[in-house]
Amino acid sequence: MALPSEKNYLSHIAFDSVIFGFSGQKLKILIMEYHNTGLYALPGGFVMHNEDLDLAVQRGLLERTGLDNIYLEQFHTFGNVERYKPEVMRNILQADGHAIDNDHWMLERFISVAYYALINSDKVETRPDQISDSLGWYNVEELPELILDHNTIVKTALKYLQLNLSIKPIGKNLLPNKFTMKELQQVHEAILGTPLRRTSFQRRMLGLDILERHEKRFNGKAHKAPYLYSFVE
Amino acid sequence: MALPSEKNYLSHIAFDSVIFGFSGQKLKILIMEYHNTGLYALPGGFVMHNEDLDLAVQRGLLERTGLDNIYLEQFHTFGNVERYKPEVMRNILQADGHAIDNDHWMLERFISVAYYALINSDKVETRPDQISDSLGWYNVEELPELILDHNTIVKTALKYLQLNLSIKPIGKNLLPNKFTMKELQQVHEAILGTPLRRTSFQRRMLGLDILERHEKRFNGKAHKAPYLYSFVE
DNA sequence: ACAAAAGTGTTACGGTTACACCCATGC
DNA sequence: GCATGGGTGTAACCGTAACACTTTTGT
Repeated sequence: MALPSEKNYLSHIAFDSVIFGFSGQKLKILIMEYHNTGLYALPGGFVMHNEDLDLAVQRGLLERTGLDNIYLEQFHTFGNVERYKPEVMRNILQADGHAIDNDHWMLERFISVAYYALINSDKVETRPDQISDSLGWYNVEELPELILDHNTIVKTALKYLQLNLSIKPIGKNLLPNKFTMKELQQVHEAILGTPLRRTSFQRRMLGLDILERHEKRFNGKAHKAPYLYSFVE
Repeated sequence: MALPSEKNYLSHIAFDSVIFGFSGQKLKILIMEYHNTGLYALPGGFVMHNEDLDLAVQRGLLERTGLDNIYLEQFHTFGNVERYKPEVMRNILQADGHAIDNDHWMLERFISVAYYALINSDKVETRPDQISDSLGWYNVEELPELILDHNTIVKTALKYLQLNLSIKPIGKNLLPNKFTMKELQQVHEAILGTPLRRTSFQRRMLGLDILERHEKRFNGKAHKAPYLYSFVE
């Protein structure tokens, strides 16, 4: 398969996406594994000459998850020199069967703009790209070692996600349209990493006036059926 | 004077700095004017091949303000295609007497990482660089029209500054070492754009336990002399 | 003494917490 | 009816707001 060509992309600029999903009461991240290398990385990509940065990231997500119209937030740009390790990229490309020159553009230094995405992981069919062979969900607390500074990028993403939790309807993008208060609480707990008090949480959420109550959800359990809620537009 | 050479800098990557200062009870920003063009812009620059992004911005500030060890915060990276207007850069360079080829690297598309800086404007001696002739302080609310998306960058910087006001000791970097409570309040008011209640503000600040009280400041006015405060380390 | 601005004591208010209690559901 | 978990009423608590009052300074 052909490598991305320098003619199509801006040199020295990359993006990386920390794609958050929520399932089984855990916060998860999509991680890529490169062919025959045992190397793990965040899904990323490059920006085309005539493409908005934000749209490049959207395109990358579409290619990887099949999802369009995803909630995306840019949070930091990583530009330290020490993140420049051309031998890592060389290994990845060679393990995939590409012969590359020493002055190949993908071996140059990149500054990477990092975004986090929030998706409802039920809807996703992950698709590895040309140079990766697997793409899978990992618990945020149990990530493998990632290449370059990608573990730092994840930590930073989580920090910004926590910051934004109080000012943006984060749960909206990680949950199905209708959800119970308990599910919303579990999302918040997974993001913050601390337990929250059930009754206070419920009242705080309802007090925001951004939730709408629907029918109850009868789930066959021997207890009161919880209401379903959705975010109002 | 020689233009920056492509050999020294990463292509397609720039930075812009929104340099905030405080004087005369107003929040101000350092704005550059290019030679013979009437064009105003944020001070910015390029990243050298072997230079951390953060350090490149520090270097830029040192060159422009003579100040070292400045408080800097990266807040957003601007990468829309519409910000690519090669004719603007061409005008600037030509007005400065440079003949440039159509494929000159400074005429290519740039993605710009934006930082804001907080400085105590008393200490600054501004120094125009090679291609600008003036560098001056402008009130945040009375900015001239800036090139490209620089007015948007300023608005965004202000938004992030407001956000950070409640979680970081912003005043520390905009004021001299010792200052009165009123001065600190004026900084907050200038950033937020709203008046604050004197007594509540004072108690809120003191309650943070990050202020130390020193001797009074006798200023010859016919009223009680205010205490001076400083931020504790 | 007076005006002006700084500092403080007291009470009120609003949002969150803590805890109790009630309600609905399937066994 | 009982165990289990969801929903709500009430009082306590805490930080800030509001307002009045005192203190300090130079004229």
